Amino acid sequence: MARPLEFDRDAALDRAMRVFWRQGYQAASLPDLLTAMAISRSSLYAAFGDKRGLMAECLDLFAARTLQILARARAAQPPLEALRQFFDRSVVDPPGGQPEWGCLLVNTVLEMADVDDGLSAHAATRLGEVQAGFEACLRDAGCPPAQADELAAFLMLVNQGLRVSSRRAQPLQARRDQIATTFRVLSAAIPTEVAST
Amino acid sequence: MARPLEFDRDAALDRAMRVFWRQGYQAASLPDLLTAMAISRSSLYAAFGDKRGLMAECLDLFAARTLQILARARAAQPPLEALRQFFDRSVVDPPGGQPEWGCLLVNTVLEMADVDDGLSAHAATRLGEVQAGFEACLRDAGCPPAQADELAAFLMLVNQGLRVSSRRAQPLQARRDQIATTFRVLSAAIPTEVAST
DNA sequence: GACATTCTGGATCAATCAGTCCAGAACGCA
DNA sequence: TGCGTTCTGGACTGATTGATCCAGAATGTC
Repeated sequence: MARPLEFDRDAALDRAMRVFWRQGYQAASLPDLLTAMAISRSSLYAAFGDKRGLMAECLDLFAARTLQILARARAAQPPLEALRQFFDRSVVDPPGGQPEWGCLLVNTVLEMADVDDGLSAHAATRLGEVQAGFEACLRDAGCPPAQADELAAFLMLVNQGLRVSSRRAQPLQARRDQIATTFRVLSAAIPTEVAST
Repeated sequence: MARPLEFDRDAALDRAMRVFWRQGYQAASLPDLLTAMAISRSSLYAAFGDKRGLMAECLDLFAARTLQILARARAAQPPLEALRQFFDRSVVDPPGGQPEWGCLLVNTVLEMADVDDGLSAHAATRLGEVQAGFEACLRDAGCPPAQADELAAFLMLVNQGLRVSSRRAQPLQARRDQIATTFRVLSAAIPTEVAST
């Protein structure tokens, strides 16, 4: 019961996430973050602890949004088509960011491995949750559990690869083609009665 | 005609490469590098220019070794089997490094994008050369040019994804399974008379 | 309207960064 | 053996890093 926060915490977190997303954890300096968040040093430390704590919240926010994309796609169409749409949406037109920024989780896993294993593992865990989402989707499509597990791992492999491609200077069409190839190849590997659902 | 270099330049470069490979460019401090290379600050700047120049040479060294693995595999067995062996060798048992370190080129593309675009592009270019190696291999296997191009891009996609998986805490067997899945799925997409060569 | 509480901006901190510089040691040649 | 050249170790620099601290402003409650 005193002076309330002068800024919107969610909005500030969202802007911080975009800085980490684009530049990575180490290259995002505190002045960079403060400028983007439009708050002062004291406010950041009071609201988020420190730079590392801020990053952890950004990872969670990014993961939540990614899972949301998948959930919405699943609610609107058959499972396999939902997966294809998820790749199109998140890789070609990521909400609130640029395709060239790749995936914050993938970027962080790589950048922080052997530098800050806690942060790297945090990102890897969230990536695992997305993979679990793939798996649930494949089970809905009628895949037996063992195959759903295997193909979900394969889809995550492709997802990771696409996010790397995104950060190379490759033209957008090249990534579109890679997605098309993936699902063509994937369809050939799934029993027809499943693939057609 | 005076005092010669007191250290082995190639050996020092090799040790520097391993530091960058494990920790990334930004997290590798000059003291880290100097300790690993067992030389002094002055020697490093005299021999390699600066940290950035040293990194550039390390990228070239890593790319050369990667291409060498592929070339040796191609010389010893049929093209498709060579590709499979390349993945086994470079992902499961990389020469001079640890599997958990991933791929220096992939790591650098992601870490330096939007931080030092020159270095990121340098790594991306070398990655493109590896992809060209895949493509030549597929043509040798009898793929028509258009398909060789498409599948080489797909193999690079998988390669990139595997290198991300390598830096997650995933067990070795998971990566082995992903390679197996990839080639099983790939075989199904290639005309049988080609796949059987 | 006054008080207690909490947030804010900016100065400041020690630590670390990459890079420079110089004196002295070590070598090849004569 | 002595000279000229080049390399080496370590001190040093200015800049930047993430983080702390404090005085002052702003707010809700009584």
